[in-house]
Amino acid sequence: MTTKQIRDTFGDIADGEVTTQRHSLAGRVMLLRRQGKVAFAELRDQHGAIQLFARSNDLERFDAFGDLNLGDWIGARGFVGKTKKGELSLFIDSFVLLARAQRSFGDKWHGISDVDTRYRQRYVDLWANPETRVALTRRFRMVSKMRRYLEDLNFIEVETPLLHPIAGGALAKPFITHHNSLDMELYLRIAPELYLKRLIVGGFDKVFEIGRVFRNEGISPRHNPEFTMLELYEAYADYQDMMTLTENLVAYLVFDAFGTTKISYQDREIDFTTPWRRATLEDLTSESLGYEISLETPIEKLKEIADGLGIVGDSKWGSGKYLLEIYERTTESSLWDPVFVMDFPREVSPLSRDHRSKADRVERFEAIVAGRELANAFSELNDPIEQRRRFAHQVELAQGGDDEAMNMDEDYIRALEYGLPPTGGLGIGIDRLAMLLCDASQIREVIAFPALRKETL
RNA sequence: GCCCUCCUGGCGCAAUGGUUAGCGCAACGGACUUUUAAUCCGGCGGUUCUGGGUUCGAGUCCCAGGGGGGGCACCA
Repeated sequence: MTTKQIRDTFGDIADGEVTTQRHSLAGRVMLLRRQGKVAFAELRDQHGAIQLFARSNDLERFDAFGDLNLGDWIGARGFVGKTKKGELSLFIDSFVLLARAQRSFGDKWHGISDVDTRYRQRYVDLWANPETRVALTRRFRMVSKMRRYLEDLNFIEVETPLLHPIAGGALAKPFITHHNSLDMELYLRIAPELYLKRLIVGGFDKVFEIGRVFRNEGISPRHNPEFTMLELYEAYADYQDMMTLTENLVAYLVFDAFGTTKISYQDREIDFTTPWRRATLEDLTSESLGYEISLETPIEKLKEIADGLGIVGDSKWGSGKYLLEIYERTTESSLWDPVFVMDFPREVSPLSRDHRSKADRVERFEAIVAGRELANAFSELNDPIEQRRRFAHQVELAQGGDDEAMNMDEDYIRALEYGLPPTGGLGIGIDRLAMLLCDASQIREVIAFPALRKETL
């Protein structure tokens, strides 16, 4: 049995009562109190902890029991009961040492607080600091629920390559590796996007992938070089459908974790109740600047505003890039409750479809929560000629020194030439979402083994 | 990449530039038949991250290096 099963089954027996039911448990000794001819221990397993009660009369190897180290793994057998003080316990008559703990698990009251130890030796942290287990458990449950939710909507979970001959699907610096027998450079994927859309071309209507992506960038409280993304694609859908899906999915996950859609994050309330606010990037930026700004604002004026904000521009930047930079600098971090920021400039969205009614914009949104991007989605560009044009522009940027610009992907264009149906696509940062659900200020709190510098032992 | 800051027994902490670097927990030895961070007694455990420097004297001040953390920039 587990400690939780014991608790659930025998939680309400009377104080001092010992049942005739013999059960066995396995776990780790986290606390040991010897008291002459009796001893108490706290046995912890994955689901909780329960007290072991040993008497020298009942337990043959009583002295050996008292000699256990904190951290030792044992199996114990005995009768379930409650002590006089009302503590549910296993009154043991036998135990077996399963594995010795030769190292200490830290201060039994203060746990481990050294952050370096916490992240480097997560196995210690998980025992010493129960909050760590709570956070990771919540994250793993969230991912599981997300899978089930999407499967219930008839999405199929798929797998696509992590090793890409061309790093595409996002604007980011890739990690480079090398395949020996093919003697070719390969890139750890920065996004699964282009492969997933190839599957749509191949006839899968609704696909998703939850997987790791790798970006060769700095490490920060909000960035780990490898992180987990959900990407999904739905044929015959557009970015409006993706908004509905996003808010419903996220609200569902929040409700599953908290029983409500209003949660506290870093001492501030976030209301995930649907529908979420929808507003254009231009309106939101105008709102926070206090005056009108748009893609039609003369570029000289945009440059002037950007200058005033300390944004260092580039001769290759058009109005769209300036507008995006101004938005990110002035607006994004101030958006708290969930909001769909809609209709991005085409210039900064090389894979998005042109807006059905607005010139120079695309049908793309980012969902912002607590000042951070949670999701990015668009109506997918399915015109191979336009896609080639957009890639060509990216290649120009790359040649101009932009190491995050995209490369020409001829096979992807070839796929589009076979016909990509109108498709809506969505990407959600799993780690970021987990941070919200775990009230974590640091991405490392929701990653079991976050990236660190190499340790010299 | 830039700025600020931290590093003391296994763990958590302490020590106006001044003897032999203290304390709690853990570990070790002992007492105790219903404890809840049990309690009590005993002994043990540290080249204060590394290397230089200032000083009569450095855990403490200065410089360099290593490893953390926070913030900025970039990104998700």
